[in-house]
Amino acid sequence: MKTKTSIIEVARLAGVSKSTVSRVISDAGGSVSADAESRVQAAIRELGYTRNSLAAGLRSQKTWMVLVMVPDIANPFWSEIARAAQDRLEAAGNSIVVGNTDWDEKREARYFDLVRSCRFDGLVLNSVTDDIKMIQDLGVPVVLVGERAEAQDIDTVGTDTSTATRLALEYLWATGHRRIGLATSEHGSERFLSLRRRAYDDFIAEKGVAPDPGIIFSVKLSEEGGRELVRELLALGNWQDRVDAIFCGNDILAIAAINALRDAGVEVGRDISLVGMDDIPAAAHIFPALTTVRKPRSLIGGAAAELLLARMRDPGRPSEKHLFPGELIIRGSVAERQNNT
Amino acid sequence: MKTKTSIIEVARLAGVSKSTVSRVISDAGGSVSADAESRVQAAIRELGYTRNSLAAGLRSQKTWMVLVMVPDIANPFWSEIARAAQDRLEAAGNSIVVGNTDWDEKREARYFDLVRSCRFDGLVLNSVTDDIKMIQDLGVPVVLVGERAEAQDIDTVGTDTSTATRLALEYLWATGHRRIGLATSEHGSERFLSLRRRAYDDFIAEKGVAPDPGIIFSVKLSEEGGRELVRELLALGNWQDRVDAIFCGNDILAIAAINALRDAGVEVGRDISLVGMDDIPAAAHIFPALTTVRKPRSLIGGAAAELLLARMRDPGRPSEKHLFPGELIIRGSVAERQNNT
DNA sequence: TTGAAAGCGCTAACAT
DNA sequence: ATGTTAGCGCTTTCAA
Repeated sequence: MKTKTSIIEVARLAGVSKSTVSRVISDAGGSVSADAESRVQAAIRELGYTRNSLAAGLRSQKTWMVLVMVPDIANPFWSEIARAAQDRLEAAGNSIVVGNTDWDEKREARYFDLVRSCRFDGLVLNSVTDDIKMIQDLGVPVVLVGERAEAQDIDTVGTDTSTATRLALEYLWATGHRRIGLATSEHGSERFLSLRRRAYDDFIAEKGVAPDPGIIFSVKLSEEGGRELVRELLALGNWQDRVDAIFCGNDILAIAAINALRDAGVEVGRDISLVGMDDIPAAAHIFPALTTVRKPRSLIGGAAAELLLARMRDPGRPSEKHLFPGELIIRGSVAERQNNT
Repeated sequence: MKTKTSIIEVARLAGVSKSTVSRVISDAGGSVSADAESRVQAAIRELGYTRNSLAAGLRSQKTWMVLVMVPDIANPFWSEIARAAQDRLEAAGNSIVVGNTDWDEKREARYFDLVRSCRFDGLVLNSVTDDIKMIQDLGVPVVLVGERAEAQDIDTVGTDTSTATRLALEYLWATGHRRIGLATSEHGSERFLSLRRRAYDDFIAEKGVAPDPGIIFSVKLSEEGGRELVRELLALGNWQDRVDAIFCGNDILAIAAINALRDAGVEVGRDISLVGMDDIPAAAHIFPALTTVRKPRSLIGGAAAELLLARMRDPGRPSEKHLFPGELIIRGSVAERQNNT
């Protein structure tokens, strides 16, 4: 493998020293005369020189790279957060790449190794693991996306899931539903579940409804989970007497459920009401269009970027938590029912 | 900034030389006695050492990192290709990160700079730019995803768009459609258009149908394009006499068109037939579900990875092109018509 | 099997 | 404003 040209050749051709070349190519802004600068630039062009960022990073301890780790790159929810963060972070001079963990701790661990090995200046992530200590020990500024109540000393940005859940539940209540079920996950992202579940339990208690464990479905927040939800629902037998609405933990789940229900001859928005969470693009396209609680993806991504930049500037600053409110998006998956309960 | 522990401290603690430590931590497999190895491992654990991959890469010219560049990370079509490539590439010991160009040449150029500056061992991309020469001059093995007829000397994997287009057209013909229109883009991705358009022209000629330029719509392959298609279609006035089906350049376009048509009171699958291309998840969720030509995303991503690995092994090997056939997925957006033409 | 020495290409600190 | 000198932390000869 032929080695590329280095600043030495550039320096020689321009008739200056390595340092001068370095001053020209680095943004640090060391003082260089206009004359020297132009000769260096000319030499760079002539030789087709490109700086070796490995060497630069090794010396300067700055890579100007930020890693955004998401659990599912194919889910628009995550990819749009990544994109929003990218905008802000690039504007600050960094290059952004995204790592896809696929909800897999092993894969996530690989990315952590990358971070530990000095390749990135910062990290924005929604982690699969619950080991906050390990994340803090990564040795670079980190911002968590999502709600991690237990992550006290680490910058976090996310949606106020409890309030968002409540928003959905209150809307179902207001439209006359009295037997409201819940579909959410206990596996993988325990932290989210507990918040949705807790909000649900509180709500049910507050309204004075007798809880029905049979209409609390624990399924994955995925298409497969949506199909399983429907399977379990229909297996209830007399389900129409027990459930008139279900709050689904996310849109992917809800959308898959809508489709599976249609296949089973159940019409969502009439026979049963469904509310999702996230407001991914497909929520607007499906029929019936999904009523859901929108999470402000751009705001979340942007805020995560902002927090990261602040921490990179001042590693000692106190940690912050930003929780954005969700927004109810009313579409066609919820029926209007009479109810005088 | 306190500097992390280096192999020097590890060597000292283990009572061996730097070289021995290096042999242990690098996979190169230099010979080390079992005794030395275990002492080094113990020292590594005790000190919490992690190797600085910048330094390693600088010296060895290997980063074990591969960049996958996609034009739109929020489009499941691309993210699934990236994911498939990731599986294969990680299995070969590389770490994968993805870069999102957002169809923006400037952003793409930034990623190219990253590549040129020695950060990656290889690159899988769907490029925005048409400058193949520049891509070849990047200095690392590259595999292109998508069809680039002009890219002679570069590994490419994609779908056989001509045949895929034909598949859609033949199906429309077989279901009795005789006034088949085309909606595809002339801007941005000229290379794709020409293939779809050429296949369309050939097909029309072959069937002996008089071409009607008024039903060839040039719109972007985006949601906006779908809405514009419908606008232009309805502006035709007597459109029902001129068009009974439209082949859309991709699913995003087709899905947006379905929605816009519904808003205009036109029922797809009855008043007009639509076929898409790609088979993104939303194609199955929309109502009516979209009949489309599926591109084998996993195969494409996997083959791209395979090609890249082969080229990294042997940079001198002749370049290959893999074109996968599309698969017709019949759903509900095409009407059955009587026709004896 | 191991160690010593020489860099990889760059930036930082200190000259001048 | 510029050059000189040391490294950054690792891998790679080359010897032993």
